[in-house]
Amino acid sequence: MAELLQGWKRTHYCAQPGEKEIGSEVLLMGWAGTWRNLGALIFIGLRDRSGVMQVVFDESTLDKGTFELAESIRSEYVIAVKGVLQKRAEEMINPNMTTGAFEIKATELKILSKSETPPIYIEDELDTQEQVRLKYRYLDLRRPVMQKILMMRHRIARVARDYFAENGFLEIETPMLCKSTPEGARDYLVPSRVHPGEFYALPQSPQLFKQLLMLSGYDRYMQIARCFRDEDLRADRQPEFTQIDLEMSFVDVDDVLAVNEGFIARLLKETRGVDVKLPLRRITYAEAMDRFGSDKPDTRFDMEFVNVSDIVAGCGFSVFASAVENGGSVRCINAKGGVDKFTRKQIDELVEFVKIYRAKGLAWMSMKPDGMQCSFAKFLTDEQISSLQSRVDAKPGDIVFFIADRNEVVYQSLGALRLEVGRRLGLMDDSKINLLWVTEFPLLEYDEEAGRFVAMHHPFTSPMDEDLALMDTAPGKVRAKAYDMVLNGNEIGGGSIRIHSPEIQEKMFSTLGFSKEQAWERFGFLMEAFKYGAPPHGGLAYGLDRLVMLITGTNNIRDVIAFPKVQTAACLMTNAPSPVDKQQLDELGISILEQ
RNA sequence: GGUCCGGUAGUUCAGUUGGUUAGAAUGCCAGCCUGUCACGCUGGAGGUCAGGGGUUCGAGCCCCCUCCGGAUCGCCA
Repeated sequence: MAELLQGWKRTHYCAQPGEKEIGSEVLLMGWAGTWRNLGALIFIGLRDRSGVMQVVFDESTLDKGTFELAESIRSEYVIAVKGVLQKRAEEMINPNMTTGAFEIKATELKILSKSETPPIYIEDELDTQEQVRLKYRYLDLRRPVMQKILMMRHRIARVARDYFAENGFLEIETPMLCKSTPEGARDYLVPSRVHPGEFYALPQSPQLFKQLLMLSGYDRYMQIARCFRDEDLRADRQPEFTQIDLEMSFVDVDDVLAVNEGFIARLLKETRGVDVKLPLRRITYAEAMDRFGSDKPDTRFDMEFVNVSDIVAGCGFSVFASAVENGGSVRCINAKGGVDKFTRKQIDELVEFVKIYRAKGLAWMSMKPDGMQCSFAKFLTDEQISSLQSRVDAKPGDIVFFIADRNEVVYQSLGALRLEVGRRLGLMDDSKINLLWVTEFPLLEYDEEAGRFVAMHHPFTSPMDEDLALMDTAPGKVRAKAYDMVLNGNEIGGGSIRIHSPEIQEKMFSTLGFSKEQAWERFGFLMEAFKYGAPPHGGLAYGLDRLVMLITGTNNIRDVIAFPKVQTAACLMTNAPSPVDKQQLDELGISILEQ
């Protein structure tokens, strides 16, 4: 029978009592982890979110009823123990336990709740299938390692609230039931009962509302905001995720970056004890792509791209020559001293690896001590080979990988290869923290499928002042006042200065191919609002989940979210999503097609 | 939507060429044990081999389909 508290009050968390409580009575409550019954002596590892304290039940000093009750304790029973904290004798100290020098000599016991044998072990080193962990998530979350992650998540959110509040930001909530705006990711839709056949959308971000708050004069806003995107999942992507979202008025790019550099420095100091040197390095999007093939370069190691298009233009190797001829390029990376790390078999693996990213192949030049081996040497002249070698600084012991293709494919595949080679050569030092800004993103990119330009960031992003004139002549060349914060090759935040001029906003919509009517239908409320005095403004949003992953060294986003979804966007614990009653559907005016 | 990997006691796994009653560890249950901390000792229970179909004298194993989970490309303004 589960017992009631009947006035018992907890005096400490399990891991709290120490030197100062020795000899005094404490009352602990928690879960029985390990239990060891030696006959006339029972040891229980009593656990709560603070840690574990050993409790001893001694038959010789306890009444029969209490001892028998202690004998019945099993894993995950919830118990309350009254007892005296004592220091363990020297030879009984457990050095592997934070509280290993102490224990509670129990005097009274209540079993508050029993437990069936749990389907997973409550311990950090767990190799149970994730399916099982997620089905019994409430048990999985009892594991100390999970509790540490969620407590760190709390700390990060708290630093954000503290820092931005201290800097004059107001925390303001924005709606979850929003208007659907089909630009960008798919919306999660919510049917309206009052308006049959009409739908709300869950927000992909609080973007428009935070801009309107600027217009309303709230000047500096922040929110820890839940966002929703109905797209396919990944190891670092969930259908609902959390942003630390902020927006500021009367600012330009430098102002937003400065406030956020202060934030990230404070965050890393308070969570990891790392001193971040400010200001952060800045690199333009064009430079990032050219040097690393990525808009979120991992700059913990070099191995930068080298463009050799001019050397191989018109050479005898048709793969190289035609790539250059068709407006693409030939670029390479030099894996310094890596020649022994890549056998022929491993090179073949890398060839397959780059094909994932649509590269058609991978050429290589291996600077072996006993002479060069090169997959394309016979097609090139000696002069061409030696200019390649000097351009990439190929020294004995190096191995150089080349990709020739359309620039887009070269960037993507060689960029991925750079990371893979860096990983294999052990160049990604997880103890390093390497932060930078990537700036001057393109405003627009051409969508072949749609046959028009689409916004790279979102349609409210401001063009750079000096590129405004290009809006009419060369929209693809316009750079935006958009920026991303990158940590060790991960985009942890991104934002922009927004358009606050109705004229530029209209131009933006027309460049995106919206008629005036279409623009008004979708964003009329915003355009209307902008007639009434909009301050220049801009902001940024951090991916909180990704920040927690990086700060805790977790590589699976599900581990930093208390109740996450699996790859099919289902919840294995609650079985959401699920069918609903016909009556519910009828009220909403919805009928389901037979599959 | 594509590609790849996985699913066998509660859990983690093994399971030979397709061949008798599917094993191990751990957990669980019972008994013994006063200093355990991966407690120990003795005994015991525990299986829809993910589901369905097929081939075969015979399927955990071979074939087909489905379901579930993971990684990844596309997608994710």
